[in-house]
Amino acid sequence: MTADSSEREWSKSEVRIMEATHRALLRYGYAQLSISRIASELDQSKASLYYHYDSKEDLLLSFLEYVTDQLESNIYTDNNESPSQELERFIETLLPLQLDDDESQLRAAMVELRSQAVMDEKFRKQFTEIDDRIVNHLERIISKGIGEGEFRNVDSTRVAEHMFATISGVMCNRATTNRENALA
Amino acid sequence: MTADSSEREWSKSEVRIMEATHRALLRYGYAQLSISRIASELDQSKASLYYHYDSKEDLLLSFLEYVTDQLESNIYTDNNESPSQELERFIETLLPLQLDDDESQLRAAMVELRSQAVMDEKFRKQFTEIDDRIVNHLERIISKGIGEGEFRNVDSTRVAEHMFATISGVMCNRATTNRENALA
DNA sequence: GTCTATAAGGCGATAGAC
DNA sequence: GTCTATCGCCTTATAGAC
Repeated sequence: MTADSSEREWSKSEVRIMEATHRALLRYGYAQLSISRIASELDQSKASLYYHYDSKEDLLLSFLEYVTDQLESNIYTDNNESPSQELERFIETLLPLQLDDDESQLRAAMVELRSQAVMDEKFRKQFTEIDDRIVNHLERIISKGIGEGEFRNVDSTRVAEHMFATISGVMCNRATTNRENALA
Repeated sequence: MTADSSEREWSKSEVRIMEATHRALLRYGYAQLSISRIASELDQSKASLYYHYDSKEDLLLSFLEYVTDQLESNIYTDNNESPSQELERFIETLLPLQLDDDESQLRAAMVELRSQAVMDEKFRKQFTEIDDRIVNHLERIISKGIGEGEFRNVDSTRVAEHMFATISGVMCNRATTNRENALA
């Protein structure tokens, strides 16, 4: 199922490093994330990280792939739901209503990570891919809903694009302001 | 006009520093923005910056105020437009269709700056205020449009909040992906 | 594969002269 | 108000032993 595209193998030591990166990110945030801190979460030396990865950027790009893979595997567990249920569940995955502490911290960290995409072309490429997949998935659900007569006959591409922009905005605002939002 | 709240005095040397910060931000992006680089855009020494500001954070918070003030003065030049014209112009201000190079770079830099709000409470407070003002302005336009019978009778708060989320999302996506968006 | 030790450099910030 | 010089810290990354 879902052998969509970039699913890749994660060796045991890679996973350990990715999880250490995850913990360090939650603990210190992106701006304070350093190789030293990742290494100390891993209980190993900095040098050993450079055995596995060429550079910090390299490690972080891997981490981005890792998180993307986890998102994908959370998303594509199709049951036999109706399109509107599927849509609702998908949005709930992206924007959990109840903010489990670690989960909301991870979303926040992803917003920080995303800001790297402004100046770093490799990051931007990765985020472009992530976003494309999300929009495509939205569009698929909407088209299905239209086909089954559950949704009005709208331009599914435009609606998916619009929904995604709104979702991104809420994610960003949750992470960077003290304001509160409703959904729908 | 618009003596709304935080408009404050900007001395000549403050303005010079803010403009140097602006240039440094466009040139290097937030992650690579340092006191040294701002100083060299200013053609002065680092130490002189510390005469004017206590710390880097202090300087950047001032810069954020500076940019906010500029946004406000761009926004509140009311003509006698209809609400829908006003709305359109306001959105065009936030999300210029044609991406003047420096302008779009500044938007991008603001996205980077915003990501600081994830971990820094002072930044978050500042962005919360900015966003509140934008939403309030949107709401005012919508309410006026409803009063004049130009818009449908909707919940102006909710609609303003929704529109703002969408706008934020587009800003963020423009800055961090290579994807393209339409508007409406 | 992991370690210790260290190189090389940028950073924020300060001291003290002018 | 601006300068030069410098402190102390932390960073990414590497060398070389085990």
